[in-house]
Amino acid sequence: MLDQQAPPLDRVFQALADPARRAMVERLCRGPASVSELAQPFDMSLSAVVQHLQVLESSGLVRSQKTGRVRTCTIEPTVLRSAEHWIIARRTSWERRLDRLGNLLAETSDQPDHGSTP
Amino acid sequence: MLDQQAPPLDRVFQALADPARRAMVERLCRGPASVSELAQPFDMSLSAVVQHLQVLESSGLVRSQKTGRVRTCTIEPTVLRSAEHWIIARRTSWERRLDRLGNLLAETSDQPDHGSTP
DNA sequence: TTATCGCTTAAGTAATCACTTGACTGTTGG
DNA sequence: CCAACAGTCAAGTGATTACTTAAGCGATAA
Repeated sequence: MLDQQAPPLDRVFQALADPARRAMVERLCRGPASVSELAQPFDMSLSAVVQHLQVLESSGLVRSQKTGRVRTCTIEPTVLRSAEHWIIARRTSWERRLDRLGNLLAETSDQPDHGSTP
Repeated sequence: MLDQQAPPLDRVFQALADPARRAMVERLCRGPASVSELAQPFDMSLSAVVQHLQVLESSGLVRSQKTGRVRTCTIEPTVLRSAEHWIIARRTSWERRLDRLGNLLAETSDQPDHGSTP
């Protein structure tokens, strides 16, 4: 499967890269579900679904517990949030840069000669 | 490489699943860079870096143009934002559910009998 | 009790991934 | 001009991915 030692973000983004797994996450965001409930929308074997579920669990995005013969799955929103945070950090980094460029442009057009006056 | 026909989100999350590619995105959020500037922090062949760059480009996260012998790369923030939006949509879905549960709990403990009043 | 349900495990396969090396093509400073 | 530079292309390799089928196993409803 997926390297258990890999940094969390690797595993989270890898998990989200598959449409079936994203669909399962979407489903679980609306509430817990059993394995076969999760499998129901898909045109693949139960085994394949369970393997996707293992990827989701190993990324931490999903947790599950077995009661009787039924395994119930739930999302772990904090992990989804860690991915969100990484993206937001990139966006702010990029926006800061835009601001700097904007300021620089405004400065040089308002006062074409500013810092070097003796 | 990566399936060009795959839905954008697949390719975006797949691209972000690799630490080297995330590092390149981080670098590019602070400003444009040439291929060899991007390669400099890494202990891998230039060829490997270019291949990572191709994954990033095919996801739409990065654009590049060649001037003379230098290829200059920039991020495409809108694509990063599409990933952010997907995650935020999940979070709000999950939070709405929490709210419903909270309301239900408060309702049933405040007024054990509410909706059936004529 | 037993047949069915709800998974679980194992093994196999074709495709994709993340690299590598090496040979090559334009570009440009001296 | 021409050597070093910046990047490109092709092919090969071993690991991982996304499945499949098939067999098994512990609950549980009739």
